Amino acid sequence: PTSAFTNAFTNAKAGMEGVDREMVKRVVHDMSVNSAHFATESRKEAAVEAKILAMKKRAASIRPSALATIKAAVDDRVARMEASRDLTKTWVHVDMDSFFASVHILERPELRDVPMAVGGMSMISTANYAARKFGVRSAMPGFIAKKLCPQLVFVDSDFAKYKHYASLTREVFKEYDPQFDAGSLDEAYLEISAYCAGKSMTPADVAEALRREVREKTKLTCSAGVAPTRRLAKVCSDANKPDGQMVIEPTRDAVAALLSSLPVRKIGGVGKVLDRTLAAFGIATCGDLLRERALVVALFSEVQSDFLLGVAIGVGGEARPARPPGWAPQRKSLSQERTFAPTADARALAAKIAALAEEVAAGLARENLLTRTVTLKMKRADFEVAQRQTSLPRPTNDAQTISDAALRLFRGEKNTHGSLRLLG
Amino acid sequence: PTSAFTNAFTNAKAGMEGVDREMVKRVVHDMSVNSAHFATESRKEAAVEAKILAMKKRAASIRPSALATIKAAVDDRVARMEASRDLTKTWVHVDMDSFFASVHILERPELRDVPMAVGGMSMISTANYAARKFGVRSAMPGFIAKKLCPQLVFVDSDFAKYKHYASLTREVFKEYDPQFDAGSLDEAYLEISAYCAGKSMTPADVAEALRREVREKTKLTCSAGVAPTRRLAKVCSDANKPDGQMVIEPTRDAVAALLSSLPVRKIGGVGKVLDRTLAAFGIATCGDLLRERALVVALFSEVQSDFLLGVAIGVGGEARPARPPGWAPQRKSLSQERTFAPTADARALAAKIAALAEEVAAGLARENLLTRTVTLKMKRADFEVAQRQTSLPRPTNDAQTISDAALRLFRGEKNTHGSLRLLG
DNA sequence: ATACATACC
DNA sequence: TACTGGTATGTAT
DNA sequence: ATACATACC
DNA sequence: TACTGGTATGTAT
Repeated sequence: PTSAFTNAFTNAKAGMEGVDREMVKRVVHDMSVNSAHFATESRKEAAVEAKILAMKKRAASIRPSALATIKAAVDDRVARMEASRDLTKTWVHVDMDSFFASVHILERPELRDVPMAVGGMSMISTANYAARKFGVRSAMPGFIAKKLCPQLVFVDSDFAKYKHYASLTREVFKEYDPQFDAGSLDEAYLEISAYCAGKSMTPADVAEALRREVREKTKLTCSAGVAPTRRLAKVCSDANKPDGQMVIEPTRDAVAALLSSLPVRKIGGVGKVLDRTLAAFGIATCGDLLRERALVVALFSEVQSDFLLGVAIGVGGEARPARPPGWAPQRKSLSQERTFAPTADARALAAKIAALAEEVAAGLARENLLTRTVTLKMKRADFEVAQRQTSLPRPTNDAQTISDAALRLFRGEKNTHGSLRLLG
Repeated sequence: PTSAFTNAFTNAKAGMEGVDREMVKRVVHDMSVNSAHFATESRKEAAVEAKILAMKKRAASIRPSALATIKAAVDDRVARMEASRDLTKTWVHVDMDSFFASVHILERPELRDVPMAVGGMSMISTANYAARKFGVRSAMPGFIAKKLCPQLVFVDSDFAKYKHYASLTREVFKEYDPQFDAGSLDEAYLEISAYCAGKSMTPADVAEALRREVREKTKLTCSAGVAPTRRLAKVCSDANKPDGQMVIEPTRDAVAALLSSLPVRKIGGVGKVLDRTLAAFGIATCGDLLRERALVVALFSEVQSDFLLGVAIGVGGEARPARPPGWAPQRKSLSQERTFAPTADARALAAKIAALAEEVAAGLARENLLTRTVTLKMKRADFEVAQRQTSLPRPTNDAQTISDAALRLFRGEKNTHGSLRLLG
């Protein structure tokens, strides 16, 4: 179970080409192996392995005849999906290159060529390309990054700045697709078929123009992927990073050719666990996924197998999500959490809960929202996470009410929790 | 809220053509109006009306622009459903004519021409056509039926007999489709496209032949519906009852023509409540449903609107449910319930629970099954139903274990239940 | 998982 | 006098 | 509804 | 010394 964990930071990634992956793996392992965090991760991995083992058992018990029946049904479904495949939309996924780091470099150009990371000793959110040469990358704890690269410079994150530059990029995106969809600060999906037709330009040229304009307006580079679906566009934007782009022609064959050897892990939504689960059944690429489609449908839930089938044939995410005009993104939750030095002092913990409740209440008030459910998240010193949730009799944004509810949940737990390192 | 209830037994139904519906309505109402049952039904109807009112409010708050967006998405979906529409399957729904009653008539021909019903003073399951002339019909309490038709003869049901005749019909069905699907004792779905091709016969001729053969082998008549989907076949089998059949040609236009004026209530799965709900939005026919498709998608859950959209365009239920060879129907629950003279005697009720648990355990043993959840159903003297459910630590078919679990649930309720009239 | 409603025969 | 019994499925929490 | 895991940036 | 914080979504019960 430990190999997956120590492998976490050695996966191929833009800017990591010359890295001595074995060395990185060893450093990460040595810096982690005696920590509580490592122990918890190992336990979680054991749980995943157990789940996979159960699936293997189930797979072994499926009669070949049953699998054949499923295969026929799946093939039918695939045929129908293919028949209604829509290749007329042109999606672009734009992804800023090491966004947070690049923003800081813009104002402090001397940071370009020294290894630099945004974040601190606990956690890094982005690293510049100079740092990546040492194996430093996002979501790596800073103290490990520092071990890999002693001269690494840390820069504090500055979200106000990132938002400013994000808004500049969005000004550009708007020209190409007024309804563009910004997932986060540093990326967006645009549907440019109308734009291409209006300007008589190829999608590749539009992507070039868009990236040029982003660079002019922000002095930042970005990468782009062009494809008939969002999912594939996202895969493509990652393919030629940084400052590059990739286009898949909108034909069934071009899509199939790309997918045949594409690692499933490259697909948005396929994370560490799903990747490992599929790997246990010999499925590493989307081509494997297509070949093993009957097994996939037999083993996974309908939601998952629908998703995986769509991945396998490159269908899904063609249509722009239907939204009434004037629609604004509807937030579904709002939270605050904080990590601190582990403590079992109930008074201190209660004070933290009250403070977090204040922040949440302020957030709700700011957005003119009310909540009916309050969730308390606790992470123990050993990284064990527990959540407790309760429904309020009526919607509120009152800090006192929220705090009281959370404290009630907290007291209900008193017995079990040793010391806590996080509350949310 | 009372009109729907008193209308329950006056809907158009085979054999009810000459009936004085106003008279029937009055009798049913007069016989019911002072009962606890009527009170509960009225309360339930009020709840439905409230739900409808809430939906109306929601409907009123939908902006026309939002509705237009939904409509565009729905039209897209409908187009895709139409594009992948499968008209190559030929489904037959065979439905025995007043099955239980006809079986008794077979052995006692004198019952043919006197009004007769299977069941008793509490409840009737089927009536012969002589009885239907008086407004007597299935699911009507016997004492009301007797009021409508004082000379009505009651016959006790005899499931062994029904099963015997059902097996004879199934011998016939098997010839036309070895994989036929028997929903209940008196009906089945057959997919006869292969049979038609093999014999170079039209579907109508095959249906005639099948009905002739059923009549020869059982001396019972049945009706049949032929259509490209199960859903439509079922509608058709009801259209020319008794001893008749109806065929929809497998073309988009023929289906659309049938649907345009077909009451939604004729569709399997659309019951009293959904019918009334749709009626509240001016939707009475499948044609209405198609016209109001955007509203339907806006108001109903995804499961419901998927179903209703399929109903509206006549798509759904083309494919034979995919089952591995050797598949046997998997039962999902097994239950016993009994109605008795209302009592609050805890001892007597506990004894009934133990007895029911014995029956259930025997049933589980007979089918080699184990259960992990035990549900106790209680109906109070005022017809109020409550269910309590619990999970067992491990699967069992032991009567004592099941009984203990049910009694635990029963005791947990002791406070509230007045006297009970049913346990299950 | 639990509670209850809807639907069909 | 008197409104079932059995199973599956949907919805809400 | 409740509890928890997965995924993404 | 040191493995985040915020949101959405899926799964199981």
